[in-house]
Amino acid sequence: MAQLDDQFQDDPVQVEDTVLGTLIGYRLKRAYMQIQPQAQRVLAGENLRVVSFSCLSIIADNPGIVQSELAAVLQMERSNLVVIIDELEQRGLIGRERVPTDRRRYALTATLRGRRLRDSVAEKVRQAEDAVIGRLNPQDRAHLLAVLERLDAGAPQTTT
Amino acid sequence: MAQLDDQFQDDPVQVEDTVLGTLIGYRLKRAYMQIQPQAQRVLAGENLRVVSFSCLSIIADNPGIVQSELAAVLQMERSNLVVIIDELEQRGLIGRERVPTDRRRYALTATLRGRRLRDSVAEKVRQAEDAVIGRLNPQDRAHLLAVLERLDAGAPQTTT
DNA sequence: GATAATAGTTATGCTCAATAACTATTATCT
DNA sequence: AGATAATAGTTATTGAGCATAACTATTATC
Repeated sequence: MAQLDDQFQDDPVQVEDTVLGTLIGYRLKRAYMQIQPQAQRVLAGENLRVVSFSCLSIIADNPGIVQSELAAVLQMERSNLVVIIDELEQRGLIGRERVPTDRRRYALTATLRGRRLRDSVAEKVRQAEDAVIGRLNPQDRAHLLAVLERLDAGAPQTTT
Repeated sequence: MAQLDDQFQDDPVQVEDTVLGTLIGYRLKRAYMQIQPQAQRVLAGENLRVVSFSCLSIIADNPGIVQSELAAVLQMERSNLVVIIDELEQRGLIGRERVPTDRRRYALTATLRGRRLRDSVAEKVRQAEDAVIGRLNPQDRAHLLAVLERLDAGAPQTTT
């Protein structure tokens, strides 16, 4: 973070790159490195991590989803979800109650506060992203989203 | 890794997503999550990490680059470079010698072995990536690279 | 009814990225 | 020129994130 701030006023070291920059994986990582700190900064202002916001957002869109499903959707480990869900619940952003038909599972639902926070934070994140992708015209932006979505199509997928 | 293998045969949990999937940052991360393990697997076969390969590749393209410049280009900390450079040198993939005019700096150059390894590994990585992005036609692929490059334009940039 | 599978949880270890502090060398300032 | 500051590389250390294994409670399967 301090590193980035410093480097913005550094000499932009010009180097050759005949290989690395032609690899999609590297380009994806680089683009993500530029945009992620922006989102993280906004979310930190609301005491949220990226992953917490992701959970809250999916729960808000899918009332009754259980932790295993959430973990599968976000491609993360169930075990690492526990503390995140705990905190979201303690902050009153989500509720969880046992599913009567299967008492192993907890149905997760976003509270009104949770849904409102999700919506307002999402808007702030969107604006923060725009600061980075501002140089993209609407067509390129839409095209980018569509192509990235297709790259993600092999995995457990969300519907739009 | 085992997680991903498992989930490919899992029920593809269908969920709503009205917000998260419309954020560029999330889409970038997801796309990267699909492609990165492929690259990592290929590189691991050559006892390389992603970051080691990145260093080797930039050094191969920029003989005489010094560690600070390399760190700036790859947007990483100088301190974290040290062990990577150490290992690349010990494996005979790069050489480093003091710059006569500034004895603080080490000029890095790829050896013939290093350049050959860089080239052959790059080709394997490219093929591994194709397994994921195969569903993209050449136009979409080129367009994606161009757009991602523009997102990265604010940072110390490589020339193509 | 016995055995296996699943959901959630806890504890733990590993890999990275970030920070601070240090040495050697060079640049800057008066 | 000499004092002071800045830079390059290094070392040690920390904390976050991710993965794995092992456990309990509950449900599914044979």
